[in-house]
Amino acid sequence: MNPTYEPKAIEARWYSIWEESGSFRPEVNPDGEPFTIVIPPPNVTGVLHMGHALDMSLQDAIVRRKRMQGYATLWLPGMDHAGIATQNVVERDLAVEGLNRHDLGRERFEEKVWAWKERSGGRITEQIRTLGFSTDWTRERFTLDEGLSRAVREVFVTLYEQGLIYRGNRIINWCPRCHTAISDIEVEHEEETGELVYIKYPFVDGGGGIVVATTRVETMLGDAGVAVHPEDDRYADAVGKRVRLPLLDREIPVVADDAVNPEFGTGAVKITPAHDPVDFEIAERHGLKPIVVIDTEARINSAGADFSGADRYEAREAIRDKLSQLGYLVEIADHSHSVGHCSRCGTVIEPLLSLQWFVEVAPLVGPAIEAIRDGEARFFPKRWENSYFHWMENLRDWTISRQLWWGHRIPAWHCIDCQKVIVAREEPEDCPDCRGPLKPDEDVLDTWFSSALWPFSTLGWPDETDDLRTFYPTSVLVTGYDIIYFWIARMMKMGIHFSGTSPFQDIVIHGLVRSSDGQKMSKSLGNALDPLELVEQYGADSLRLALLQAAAPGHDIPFDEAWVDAARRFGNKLWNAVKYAVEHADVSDVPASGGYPEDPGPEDMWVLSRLAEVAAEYDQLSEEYRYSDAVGVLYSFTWSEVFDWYIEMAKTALTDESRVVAVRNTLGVVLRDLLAMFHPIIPFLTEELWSTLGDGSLLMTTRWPDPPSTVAPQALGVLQDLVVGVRRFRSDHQLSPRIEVPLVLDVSEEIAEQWWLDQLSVLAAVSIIRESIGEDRKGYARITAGDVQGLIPLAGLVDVEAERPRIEKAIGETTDLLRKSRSKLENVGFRSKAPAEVVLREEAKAGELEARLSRLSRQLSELG
RNA sequence: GGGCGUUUAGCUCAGUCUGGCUAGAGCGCUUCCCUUACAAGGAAGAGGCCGGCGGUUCGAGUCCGUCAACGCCCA
Repeated sequence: MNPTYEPKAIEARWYSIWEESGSFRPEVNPDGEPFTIVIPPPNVTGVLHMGHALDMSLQDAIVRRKRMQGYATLWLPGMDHAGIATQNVVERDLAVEGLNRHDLGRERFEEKVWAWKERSGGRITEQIRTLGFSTDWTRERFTLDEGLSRAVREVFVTLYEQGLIYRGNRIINWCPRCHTAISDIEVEHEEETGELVYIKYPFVDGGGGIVVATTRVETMLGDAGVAVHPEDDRYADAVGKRVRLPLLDREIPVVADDAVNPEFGTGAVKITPAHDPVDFEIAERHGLKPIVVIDTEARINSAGADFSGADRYEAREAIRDKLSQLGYLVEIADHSHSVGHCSRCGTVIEPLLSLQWFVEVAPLVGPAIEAIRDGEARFFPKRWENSYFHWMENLRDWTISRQLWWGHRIPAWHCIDCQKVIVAREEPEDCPDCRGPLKPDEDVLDTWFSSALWPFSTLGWPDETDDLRTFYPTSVLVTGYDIIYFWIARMMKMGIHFSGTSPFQDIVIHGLVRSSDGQKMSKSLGNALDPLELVEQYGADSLRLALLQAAAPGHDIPFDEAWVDAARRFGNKLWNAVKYAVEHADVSDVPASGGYPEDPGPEDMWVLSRLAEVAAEYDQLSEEYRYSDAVGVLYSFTWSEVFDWYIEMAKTALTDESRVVAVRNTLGVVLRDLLAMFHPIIPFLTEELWSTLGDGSLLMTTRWPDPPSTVAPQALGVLQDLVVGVRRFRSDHQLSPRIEVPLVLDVSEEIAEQWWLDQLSVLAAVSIIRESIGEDRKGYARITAGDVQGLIPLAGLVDVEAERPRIEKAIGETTDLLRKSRSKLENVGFRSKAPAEVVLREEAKAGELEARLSRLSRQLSELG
């Protein structure tokens, strides 16, 4: 074996071996209970980033463990078509040739996008392989696949038939750069400093006017009225009057409406129904007609008279100047307010009155909330359900149509003659009413519409396929909290509506991977770590281990590259431990399961007892998806107990002919179980090591460890305490570990078996002199562990006085602890109310501390 | 304005749900050691008023209230 761990050499070979062996498919465990995870589909334009790496490391940890436990495990991979993002990419390419999509026409443009998808889309799937993720590629899906598209049509038509999808003229969020409507959650709000402009609208009948305040002066061109709060005394007289809109000379009414906030500005607001959702609602209540004045390019349209053709921001300046000139401008104040931006491109959103398709969500919400309340689906950590509920309870209808060419075409046709709208699964020939010719709806659906169906559309729905029957509902969904609304909420609604059950049982929420200073990683800030570069440098296993160690459930991770380096060092440690076992301890052909020693020695019993405890704890934590804790437990057991103690003890035990067999046996099964338990986290390294240690089986598909519980000999704890005591003494007095120190030992025959004495002398580097120790030995340092006393003669080794501060410090510490413990025990309430077990433990502790204290003070006097 | 979260060692974080051994980890730091698996290592160590205040309790890092600072989401 190589003297050091070289991740690159290892990681290159295993993935294809696993995949070709069929181990990623659920059929590898034909009799197993099904266990399913569908991947949150990455974007076809995307490349793997740290967020994916974390998300999928968690999923692989879950899935690989379940697979080893014998479940028929399906982890279904795939991608979504990312309507806006993909269209943007291809349009950018076209722009290089001086073309736009309209030059090509819809059909040729779609062909272009497909060609792009085949050529450069889906790079991420190769990257998923690089990270070692065990997805079943034979079941890979894409949201625009024929089957998934059929599911989309089926859902759309059904919801339409149920009256839950409708087409309507409503205020939507328009992105003037992407040229499409987007839904509310695709708008990101940012606090921005702007201005609040006060404008006077004169009364038509003379006698003054009313002053309104606005952050968007340019929208005044579309004003249809002025509103005040009905209980606002200041404006009681004004309600019912009419004002003259400056610049356009339009007469508009003053109305009273509860939605007006009297605290804002002057308490009177202008109403622009076509460009503000609240204004739209107010206008509907008062019969004010919306006037669209800003077009899809965010320019003032012909209704804007002199300003038509101007960009909305140019118009803002121009209109303000004009109002000022004409004396309508009262005041301009600084004002901080929230401005919506397109989450795709950052352009400021234009609220626009527009004819779009919507899902009425209210009827879908109830069951989706109930499923969580009833525990049919559970959030991990639980607190995320609060966000889910809050979101669900405050939902507005979902705008699902997009003015794009890449996506699922809305299955609707419009009659050219009678304007009838026909929604159907298959294209109708002509209008059922008037037999007139039809034209298809121009719009496509929001990509998230198809993503919402992902847990069942990927398994074959609406057909009753074997996969659907077997693997739906899915077991676990793993994703970041940033996607709860986009995905989980919508999948819950659609899943329950169409299948009657929650699409998954456990919802595992993780945080975002941030840069080490806690900032969001982004290309533009230049602080994004590239997972593939980290893999190149440290290995995929190191990255995976580092991510999982850091991933406290539901919390963001300020990621530090140093963690990956630390993880690689662990890999090296593991590598060398196995190397020792194979090359120096002659361990080989370890069976894939079972094979625990029948006649273990005391050290073996100790490590096996700990192995069983750790395995149980690891399983428990894994079941709760607390991978950070789980990995931590396993990691420290491996390094601090197996490597630091057991292997060191094994070296001595192996020199005893009578014990060689049991020690080799133990070393083999312990390492095997460690490799197995680590395999879901660091699959490449563990598989590689197993190939040198084991019986030729694939670790990936061996059984999950279930070590028998064993009782550790008490003498072992005593041994460890003594060894640490001697080492500490040595370190305190700067004695070289090479100098063998004499140790006078008073120990019972029960403990002082030969193996124990051998271990002690080697591990502590002492020469043992056994004799009973009296009360007043002068010139010794005393080391105790349990009932065992050890004395190290100071003469010739260290200055007697140098030992004094050491003891005094220990006396100080012990006195403190004893005082605390005694005050507890003297408390009547504690004795009467605390559980008996806790009181007993406290008594034992106090007793032990008393004994220690008297030993220490004796030691002090023993110094002479 | 509403909701959620965070505040624990020099740094980054566990531990809080379910109150009870002397509050842990990684990195960093100090001292010693190239001991034949591993210097990508070993041994030992220093370092904490668990954000402030108040309460509940025999007992609070943990539960409750409140204040402060920071962050996120929603309006």
